[in-house]
Amino acid sequence: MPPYQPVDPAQSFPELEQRVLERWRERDVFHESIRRREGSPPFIFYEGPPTANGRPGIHHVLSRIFKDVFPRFKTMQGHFVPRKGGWDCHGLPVELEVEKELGFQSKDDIERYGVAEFNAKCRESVLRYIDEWNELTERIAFWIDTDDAYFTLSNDYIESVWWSLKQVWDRGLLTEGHKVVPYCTRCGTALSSHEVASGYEDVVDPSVYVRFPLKEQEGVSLLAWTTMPWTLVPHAAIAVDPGVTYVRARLGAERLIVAEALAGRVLGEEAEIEERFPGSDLLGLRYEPPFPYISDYGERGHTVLPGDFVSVEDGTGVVHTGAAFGEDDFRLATENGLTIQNPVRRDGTFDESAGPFSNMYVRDADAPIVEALRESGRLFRAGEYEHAYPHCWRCGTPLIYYAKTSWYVRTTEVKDELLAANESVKWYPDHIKHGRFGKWLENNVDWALSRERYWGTGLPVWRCEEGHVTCVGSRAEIEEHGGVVPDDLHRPFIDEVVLRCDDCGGDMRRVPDLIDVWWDSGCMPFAQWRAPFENEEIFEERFPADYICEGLDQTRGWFYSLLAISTLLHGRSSFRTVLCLGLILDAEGQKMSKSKGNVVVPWEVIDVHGADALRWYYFTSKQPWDGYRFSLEAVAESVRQFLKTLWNTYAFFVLYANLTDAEGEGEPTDLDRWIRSRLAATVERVTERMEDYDTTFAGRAIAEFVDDLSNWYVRRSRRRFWDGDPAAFATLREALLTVSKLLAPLTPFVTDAIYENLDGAEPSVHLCDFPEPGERDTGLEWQMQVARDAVELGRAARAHAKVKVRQPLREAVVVAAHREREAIERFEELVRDELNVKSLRFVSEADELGRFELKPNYRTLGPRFGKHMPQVATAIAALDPTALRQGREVGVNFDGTEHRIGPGDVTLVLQPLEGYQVERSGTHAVALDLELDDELRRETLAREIVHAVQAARKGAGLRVEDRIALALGGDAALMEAARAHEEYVTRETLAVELKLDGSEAGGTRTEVEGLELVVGVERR
RNA sequence: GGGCGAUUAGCUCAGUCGGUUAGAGCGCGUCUCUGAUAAGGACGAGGUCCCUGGUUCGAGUCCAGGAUCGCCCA
Repeated sequence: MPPYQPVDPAQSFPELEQRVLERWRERDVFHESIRRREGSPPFIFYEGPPTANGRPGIHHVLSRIFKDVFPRFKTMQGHFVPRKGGWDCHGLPVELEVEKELGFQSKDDIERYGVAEFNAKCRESVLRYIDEWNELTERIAFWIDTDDAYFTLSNDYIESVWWSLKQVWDRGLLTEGHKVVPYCTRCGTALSSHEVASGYEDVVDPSVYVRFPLKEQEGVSLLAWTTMPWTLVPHAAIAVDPGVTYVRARLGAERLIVAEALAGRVLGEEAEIEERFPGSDLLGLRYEPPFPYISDYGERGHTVLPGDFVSVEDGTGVVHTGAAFGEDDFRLATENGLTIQNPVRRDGTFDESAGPFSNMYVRDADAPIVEALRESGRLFRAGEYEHAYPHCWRCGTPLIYYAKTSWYVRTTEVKDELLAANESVKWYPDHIKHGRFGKWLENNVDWALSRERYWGTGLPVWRCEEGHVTCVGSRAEIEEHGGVVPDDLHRPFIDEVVLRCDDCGGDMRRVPDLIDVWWDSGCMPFAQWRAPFENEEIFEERFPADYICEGLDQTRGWFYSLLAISTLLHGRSSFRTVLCLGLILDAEGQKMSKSKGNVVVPWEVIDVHGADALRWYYFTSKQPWDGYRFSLEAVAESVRQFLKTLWNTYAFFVLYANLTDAEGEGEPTDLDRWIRSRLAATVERVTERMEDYDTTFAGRAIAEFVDDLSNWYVRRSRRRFWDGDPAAFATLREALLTVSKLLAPLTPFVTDAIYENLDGAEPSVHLCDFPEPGERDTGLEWQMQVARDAVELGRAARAHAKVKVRQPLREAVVVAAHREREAIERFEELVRDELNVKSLRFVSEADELGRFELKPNYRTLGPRFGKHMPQVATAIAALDPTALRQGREVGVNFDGTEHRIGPGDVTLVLQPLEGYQVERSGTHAVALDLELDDELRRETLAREIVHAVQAARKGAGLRVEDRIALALGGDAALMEAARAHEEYVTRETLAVELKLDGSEAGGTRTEVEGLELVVGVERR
């Protein structure tokens, strides 16, 4: 047995991890782990690029370790798992940071500052925290190639993105359209539906009911409802549902028209219904608009029109529409030939056509508008309305729905392909596939691609004065069209590129739009390699990904952009398996936010408990998609419960291995065979769980094994380790080494430290193969379980009898049937020792302890007898158990028929007789003989003495292997017991000398069983 | 308003194909064991399995409706 590095049982894990990191760096373990698998079957992981312009948080640690664990596992299983890193560099978040820094309020500020200068700032800002990201990435052992990372801002990346857009263009799916889009007035740009998705907030808006007096009917008004009073300025038309019943109701002096279903709620009890009629009767009616400032909507403007979007769930069933604001409004206007009027400027202010509200920001105009309506008598009621409303996901400005020209990718054309591609994807959790994600795909809308911003990939579309348009798919194509390729493909340089029109020979200039950053990130499967311009074969090899993993919020973000783009370009999904991670809340279940001050900084957790502890907590505390309630205490618990147990078992092994010169494999005992079988079972289970992307139950299986190893195998084998039994050492070493490999993907630090010391044949455990399961002996596993059950019963019996375990007892009476008896007999010595009894007596007929009762096994009988079960149960209870205990079938009679009942159809339950100290569980039972004699009493005292001496040794700070001179004094009964068991006392305490002279000199005074004891211990 | 998910002990979570005494860890109380372990073990207190119906011989589990929470979408 080689000498091992001594192990500190109180080792600090953060400190240990630093040492392991150092070794990984020195030995270049990460890259070596990839190099060694070159040529092996690949397992492809795609890194969803984070943005490094903010500091990494605890939720980033979650996704990064889940990105890490399965590639590690697959590498150990023999796969080639390249891991290219990446950074998302473009987009609004970056611009916003810079704007904040420079104190900008609007796009005008940027234009004045200069686009080139502004973008230079963005370029600097985007990687501001990249060092901290890289540091944290290394510290949590996320193995990803940061040296070879892709950057979405690079010209090469942009060029691949252009290529993708050209592909879409060539299919006629990249088009310009006039549509209503969600629009942020502060950022001055439209947002895509998936951006809108991430910006809903609960807000209180005004809720106003407005009269629209009919022109032809004096004193009668339509009553409409809106939560956006400002849209009443550009009011275009009223919509009603022709099929719904409306009413004209008298309320005081006036008459109001609303949907019948809503009349009560809106008008109250006093209203008196005068007439009922279908909505179609209202069509074509003319009325007075709320404001006169904008009136030219064409012939059907300010009339009642049919709308299929009219709801009678809320409002009045009479819907006010403004042609340019809202998707339904726009469609209604287009279908009815209304002139579209849009008096709102790009910055969200009314233009001069809005009368007194001109130049006001629309939302600021709400209050004066309501006031004006009140004065003109149009206001019926004003209140507040709380609802979820979309806001800009980055700057928080409420969005408005706004008709404008925008570039689209017509994803709706390939909807069926998207759905088909989704079918090939394995989702964790499963319900996302046809739930959240599948439903989202079914309701697919065209991808609003253009952004009127500065820092991003420019839309590669050029247009000449004649209106001819072309899309460019590469730098080379710019030259082909007579352009000069700038050094930097960003604005403003790309805007300066002038192309020659193929059709008319005129100058073509780029449309000013950028594209949605989500398109950038969705291009990473090829753009990270600059495919197809180069590395096309690498792309082919590494497409699609076997595994990707991000937060649940990426369902409509990266998961969608990846799927949509690869479906458009390659007709299939770019990922086979996707793992979604849940939200992290604080310990109180509150969302973490800077304003609440409950944000957990990853470093604080790692510095205290270590990265392994944090990883273990995330991997095993629950299914990761359910979300976490994060607390430091929970992480600390991971350390105490699992890592400490493992570490102590390992420290125990090293301590004793270094004290022995035992060599070889030795002769294994049943206990050795048992733990090896348990180990094999654990390897099987962990492999199966990890292949199903389930760290939770893989980890829990390992934890159970480590518990068995520590609290049963080692505890039961202590004597053998002290005696230097080679089989015990070989078995424990094997178990620890196998565990270190099984566990390596989950907690890479502690496992490598254990591996390095116990084996070290490879430079790291992470270069080893994942363990293959050894031979199982399920019979033995079952037998041990029976023996352990018997021990548990015996201990419970002791507890109930209030006889402590140090008190030896003469006999335990064990009730056990054939197989159970064999099991317990096989481990008889173990059971006797655990229960501290001299002998076991088996009782096959339990008559002296109690009697057996039969309970029906519903699991087998239920399907057979169905609704006759109650009768069957009664019949079985009345049976004589004897035949069934002997394994024979018996018949029961009911319904006039005889039914055969086998031993498997019943459970035997022992009912103990009164007056015995019996503990039972099903067919097992253990009873204790509580009678004591002098010999047993003396033995108890001897054990008490040993116990006291061990405490004294510990108190004196002696090492395990130190020999002592022992002096005992005190009560005569104790001395007599020590004399009677002298050999036992000296052996157990490693005493080379023993004095029993009753001397009081220099010893520690203590008391056992109410008797005085003096213990003197001296190292020899 | 719609979709998806969740709801089990004070807390964090298991609970297989529906099977009759619903479990674990932490925490709490009592006791105990111990020369690896700030650990382990036993016993105990602690449960309206969110609610209401339904299906079934039998429901924490399946179905319907509702409540609450979260996420997503209008």
